[in-house]
Parts: sequence; structure tokens; C-alpha cells
Amino acid sequence: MEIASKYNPAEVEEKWYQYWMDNRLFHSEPDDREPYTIVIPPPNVTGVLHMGHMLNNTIQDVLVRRARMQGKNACWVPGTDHASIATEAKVVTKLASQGIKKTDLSREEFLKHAWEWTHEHGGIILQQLKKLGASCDWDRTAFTMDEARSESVLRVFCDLYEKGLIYRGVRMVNWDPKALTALSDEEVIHKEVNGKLYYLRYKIEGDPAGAYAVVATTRPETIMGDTAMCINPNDPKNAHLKGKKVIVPLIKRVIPVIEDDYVDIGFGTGCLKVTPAHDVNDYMLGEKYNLPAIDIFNPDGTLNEHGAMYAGMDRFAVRKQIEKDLEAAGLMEKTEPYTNKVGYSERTDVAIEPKLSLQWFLKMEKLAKPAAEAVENDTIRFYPEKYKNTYRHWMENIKDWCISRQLWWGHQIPAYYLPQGGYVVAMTREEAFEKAKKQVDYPLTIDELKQDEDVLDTWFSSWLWPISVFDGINRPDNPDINYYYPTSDLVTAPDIIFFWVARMIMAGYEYRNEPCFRNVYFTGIVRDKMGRKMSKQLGNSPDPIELMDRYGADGVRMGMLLSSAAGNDLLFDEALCEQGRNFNNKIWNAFRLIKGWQTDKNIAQPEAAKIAIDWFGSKLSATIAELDDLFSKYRLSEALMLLYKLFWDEFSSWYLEIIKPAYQQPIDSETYRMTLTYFDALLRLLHPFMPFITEELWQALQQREDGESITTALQPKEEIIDRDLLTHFEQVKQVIAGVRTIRLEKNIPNKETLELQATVGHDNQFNSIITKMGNLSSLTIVAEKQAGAAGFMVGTTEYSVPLAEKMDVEAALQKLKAELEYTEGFLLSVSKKLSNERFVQNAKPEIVENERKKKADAESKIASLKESIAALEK
RNA sequence: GGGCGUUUAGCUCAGCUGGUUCAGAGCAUCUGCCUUACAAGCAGAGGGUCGGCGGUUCGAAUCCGUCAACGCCCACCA
Repeated sequence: MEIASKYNPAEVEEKWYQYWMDNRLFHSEPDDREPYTIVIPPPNVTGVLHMGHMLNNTIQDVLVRRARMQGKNACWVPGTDHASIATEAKVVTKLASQGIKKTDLSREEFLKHAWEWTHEHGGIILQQLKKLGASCDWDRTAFTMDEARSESVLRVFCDLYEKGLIYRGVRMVNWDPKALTALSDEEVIHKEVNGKLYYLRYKIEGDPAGAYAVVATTRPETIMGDTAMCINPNDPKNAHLKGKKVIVPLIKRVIPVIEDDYVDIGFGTGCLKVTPAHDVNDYMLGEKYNLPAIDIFNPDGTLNEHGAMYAGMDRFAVRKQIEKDLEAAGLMEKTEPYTNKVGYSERTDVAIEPKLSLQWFLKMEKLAKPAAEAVENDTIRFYPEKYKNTYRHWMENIKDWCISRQLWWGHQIPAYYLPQGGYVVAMTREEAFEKAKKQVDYPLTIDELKQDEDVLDTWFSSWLWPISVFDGINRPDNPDINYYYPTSDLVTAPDIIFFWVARMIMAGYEYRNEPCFRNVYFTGIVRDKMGRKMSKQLGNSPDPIELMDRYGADGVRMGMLLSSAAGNDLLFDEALCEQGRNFNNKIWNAFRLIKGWQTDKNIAQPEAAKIAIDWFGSKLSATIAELDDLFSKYRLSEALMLLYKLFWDEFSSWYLEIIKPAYQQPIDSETYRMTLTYFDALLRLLHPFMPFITEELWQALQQREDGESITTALQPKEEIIDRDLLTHFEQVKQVIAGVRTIRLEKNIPNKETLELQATVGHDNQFNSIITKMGNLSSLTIVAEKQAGAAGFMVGTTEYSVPLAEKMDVEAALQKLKAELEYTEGFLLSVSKKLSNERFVQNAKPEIVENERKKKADAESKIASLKESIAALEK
């Protein structure tokens, strides 16, 4: 059978994914085995795969596949998120393109469109994950708005309400004038903006001279909402304003001057305009001094009737216009350039408007306590650990969570308002009706109940995810939740540590009284190789699907993993995928070589092969031990690199080359058998990283049973490690490299055999290997180095290759002298150390001993170098 | 304004509790090879005063201080 010299991923990937599905290899049911559970960070239901998903899901798949191959009952639950605000925005845009305005639709009509959109685009991303090789249990696919998850959300809302943790109230919230909804603090991104500081003149009421106070503000358009001016009581320069009233420019409303030491004497003029409806601090002052709050904005950021002559204009247009008007009226003292931080909506990227509104909130303090402790005492571990600090800081300063959104796409808040005021909270309208009847003493029909129009924040469903995917909220004692929960690892990006991770931990303790996962692996952000964040606008984000077409899923997976330590940003470079692809090809060709050999039972096993088998066995075991350690620390890219080197350098370049029979010659069956065993083990070790090629070759390696798969084969175990052998073998490699270097330097073709002479200290037991790999005609021990031979040293043993042609004595001398000089310098520093009494006294004995050995070795090396030099100089 | 983190070879990064894993890896570079598994390859080689300065110590990439650059998170100074 002819095998192509290049691996073609396209031919095998789909085939094996189908095979895995057909044999339900990723499906999990509770049993006696130890569970290993991961819940996917659910991507937006209408999203498409981007590089961040690639990284994140590759890591999860590596962990899941490895756990599965360790004999654990591995369960990776996939699913999608309804992404309330993002999806609603997409639907609104799509409708707009068809000439339909959201406001023209009823809630039901809009939701119909949204569901259509969801069904049309939903699940694309899950199909893309299959291409990546994600070994999810697709039978368990969940959606944050499917029936079970929705019921969970409502149940939790009712429960927290009953517990008194959810309340409704008027608060200053972050208002998104584009999405027309309130946002949580976490959804606001502060950006530095270049603006102006405007100095406005507020005339003092009744002052005959027309004196005025000057107020510095960044938002002159809000003066119509001013209900006071505030000064610091200890500010001498504004003392004359005490007890006075001032007149708001343009609209000429009279407002009092109040005093509070919140005001910074040094900022601006020390006078602060107070607009309780549009600034968080002003709101607090308003509360304190009982000031009226005048809301001058419509929800969309235009000015309402309180905006007087600016009514109907957009807030930013008003800012420009009012500047001119104030100047014209002589009420603008001056403006100066000023940079300040402005909050922007994470989703719509418009400036947030602080707005007083009636919203639902969740009290966080009680929920946060066990969640904070769990991370602090390492019940839940973060990788990398530095995020513990970030987490702690947030938890200690946690504020109540605004959970209501003025949107339609989401879980509608299960609060029902009574016709004559008041409300009840219940799972269903029917239940609400029952409750309501008991509360009122007037006749009530079920239709008179009006359900709250708002929906819940998306994260209010996501925070239940590790529990709700196993239906642990609705049925808290079902076999799935009892078996799979707590989940094992969570793999996610650090930017949602507060949105999601922290809140999941809270929900976990509140509803299961247990951590929701044991370990959290934070991935970095995928950037381009120039370090820029990948974005659609920059167009620097490659299409993952296209990448996989080009390099194979395994190649891309490897590319992602090669440079991504936990928590480190990944500078994505296609060259890494190329490296991944090349590695696939290397494995493929090693397979071709092995498969091409004919065995012959009658050939005796060569000594070199026998030694190589022993050596590689130890090397393999040592690597497995190291691999286990790396995995326990979640150092995945190092783990992969370790295997890469094991396969490429140790197995291909050394082991295979040593055992390789001469061209078209058969191999002895014992060596062949062991080689297949090793290859099988290597494939299993590599499988979590590169699932497709390893399955393809594992199946081709020998006859497998129907439905058998490497995905459920066990990881190879560590066996005996002969450290001595490993050390010796490294010296053998050096000897061979020495011979090869001489070949290269002297321009001797590989085909030509060489003689190698070794002085005392050479270990004869590896001669068969050295002879084969160095293509030697003889390897002899000599008492003294022959003059005119090219040489090198390994440890304290000197090797030389007598050459027929005349060698370049000068060059050889120079090389030897340089080495002598270096070694003498080295000896000097070691001797110095040893003659230092304090070192000998203070350092650990084994270290001193080591220094003595270094000294002895250096001395012997110097002696032999001097001899060689003397011989040459004769 | 607070807090955290990073700085080691051209690039991306390892170097745990100070001393034989101490100056490393992969990629890139250079040299020689189309040697019938693989040129997407083979063999070999070069390359860093471990960000600067100061300190502790017999000994510092490693500990302490300080400065600098960069990055991230949090924060209501208009």
C-alpha cells in the first residue's frame, strides 16, 4: 500500500468526528467511575467562532480528552447563551434593514422574530466546534433560554425575592441611551476622553452689581437639571456665597447655594453645580439636602421638556449649541481642554447616562461572603494565581447588582402588578393570581395582573449554568447533578471574572452549598503578532474555519497551544499553525517509515536496537512523569512542547534512526513489536492535543475492534526509569554529534566511514550505537591521542578521528588554546571559591563537594588539552 | 488616584523555596546536505553583562530597596 508523503487532514477529520459521534464516545451517563466535568462558557447563540473561542475550546478539549483517557467519566457540556442585549440589538438591526421598527411591534411579534433569528443562526458555532474536534456531550446541549434553564432562572428569582435579597427601587443606574436599557456596573467601560472644561457664570440673585459665581463643568448641557450650587464650607474664597442664591444661566432658574465638604476646594473655582438626576455624586448630595431632581433627558439621550429651548435635541448637539448660546449671553467665562473618564456601554459603545430609574436589584453582600472565602482558601483554585487578587478586591467592594433590563429578549421578570398598586412575585401567572387574591380585598381577575415588562440581565441566567445544565435548580436531587457537580475545571477569559466567574461561585454556594468548580484556568486574549487585540474593525482576525482548512484542525490546535501559558495573552502568528502542521507531517512520516518495514523472525535483534529500546522506554516513562506534573499545574503549552520534543528528537531522530534497518532490509520482530508499542503510546500521549491524526494512525497501526477508539484508550503509564541509562545516553549523543561536527568541518561525506579513537574513560557499552550513528568503521580505545587527528571532548574523555589528509594544524591549535583558556578561567573561579573559607563553612556540604568535583574535572581536562597542544606543536 | 503584573537570545517564553538542569526551550538565523520516512526534511553551528542603579550574602536572573518602560484591573473629583 502506498501512503502519501504528506498528511492530508481534510481526508480524515470529518470521518473520525463522525465515527466518534456514531459510537457515542463523548456521551456520558453517571456511573461508578470518577466524574470529570466541564461546562462550556456558552458562546452567544447567534455568534460565530472567533480566535478566542478557538483557544478556549482547544484547552477545554485537551483537558477533557486527557481525563477521558485517564479512565474518568468525562463530561463536557456544550451550550449557548441567549445574550440578551447583543442578540436583541442584532434583531433590531435586521428588522430595521427590512423597514420594521421595534416600536411598531408588540412584544410577542418581536419575540417571534427573535426566535426565528435564533433558530436560523443558532447552533452554527456549535457545528464549528465540532470541526475543531471538541469532544462535547452533544446530547446535553443546553441553551440559557430553553425550558429547563428558563424555569431555573425564574425559580431562583422567586427564591431570592422570598429571601429578601431581591428588591425593587429607584436608584441611579447606568443608562444606555442606544439600547434603551439599564446596565450593571460591570457593563460600563471607562475611557479617557478629550473634552473641555467649561466655566459658567451663575449670577448671584439680588446682587446689584451683577456679581456671579463661576462653576466648572464638563457637561454644560445639564444645567437645566441644576437644583443647587455647592461650595465647601471651609473655602474662604467662596465664603461670600454662603446663604445666597444663584441663577442658572440661560434658563434663569433660582437655586440655593449649599455647603458640603464633598466639594474639592482646589478643583476649578470650588463651586459645583448640583444636578441630582444626572450625576451619581450629585444624586447623593440631592438625597442629603433634599434637593429636587429634574430629569432633563428622554431615554434615548435627547432632551425632554425640561430641556426648555433644547427639547428634542441630542445631548451632544446641545453641548455644542449651549456653548455658543452661553458665550452669546456673556455667561461663559472660559473653556479649557480637559481629559476625563467617561463611561461607555460595553455593548453599544455609547456614552452612558447616569439616570434615576426604577430597577430590580440583587443584594450581594451575603452571597459574596462564602464565594470570597472559597477562592481565598483555595477551595477553588485560580490559574494563574494572580487573579486571586483581582477577585478579592472586587468581592470586598461589591455593590448590589442591577438585574433588570429594559429589553424583550430574555427572561421576563416574574413580578405581577396589581391593578390598585403593589405586586407579587411568582413562577407563573396562575401562582401570582393565587397569591394576589390573598393580598387584596377587591375582586380581581387573572387578566388584570400585569407582568413586569423588563427582562433579566443575561448573566442572571449564566451564573446558574454549572447547576442548571444538570437541572440542579429545578430538581436539586437528581442523579446528574449529584454525580457531575461540583464540576472540575472552568476555562474562561479573565475579562468575565466578575460578570460570570464570581457570580457562578456565589450561585454555587447559595444553591448547592458547594463550589461550582475546583479549578479556573484563565486564558489570555488572542492578539495578532503585533500585539493588537483582534477585532473586526482592524480586520486582523483570521477566520478559524479557513485556518483549519489550511493547516488542519490539529495543526491549528497546536498553533494555539504552543504559545499560551495560562493568563498570558497569545500573540497569534500563523507560523505557529505551520509548525503544528509540520509536526503532523512528521508524525505521519514516522508512521510511513514504520509501516513500510517487513519483519523477519529469523533475524537476531541487533545490540544497538536492544539498547535503544531500553533507553527509549526510560525516556518515555520519564516524560510521562514530567507530563503529569505539568498537567497538574495546567502548563499545557509546556506539556505539548515536551511531547513535541519527545516525538521529534528522541523518537524520530534518535530511536528510529538507531533501529532503522538498512534500505529494503527487514527488521527483527522483537524490535518491531516494541516500536509499535512505543508508537502507540506516543499517539495516546498526543491525542488530547491532536485528536484527528492520532486517531487516524492509531486505527491504522493495527487491527482495531468495531467502535474502538483512541479517545477511550488509556493514557500510557509511567514505568521504570533508568536514570543512569538516560544520563549515559546523553553522553553518547554528544559523541555522535562530535563525529558529525568533524564531518561537516572537514567536508567528509556521510557515506564515508570514519575511525574513532577514544582515550580513557570511554564507556564501551554503547559502541554499537555510536558506530551506527556515526557511520564508523572502528571505535578503539587508545592510550594517547594520535598526532594530527581532529578531536573533541565529551566530559573528560577525549575523542579523535585520524584523518588521511593533512589537517589544518594552526586552526586546530587555536581551537584547543581557546578551550584551554576558558577551562583555566573556569578552574580559577572554582579554586577561588574553594579557597574562600566562608564558602566552605557556610555552603551546604553537597555543594562544596560538587565544587571539588568541578575542580578535579577541570584539572584533568586542562592536562589533556595541554598534551594535545604539545603534540601538535611538535 | 489606588492595586496587580511584566521586563531573560532577533521573536515568543521557561527558569519553584538564592549554589551542576543556570544562563535554557521552541521558532527564526547561519553552514553543509535533494542520505529512498519526512526539503512541511536531515546534520551541525552561532547568538543574551537575565530593564537601570543600589543593597543583603561566601555566592543574586533568583531575595530587598529604588528608578524606568510597558500591560491589565479597579475608582463618583465635577
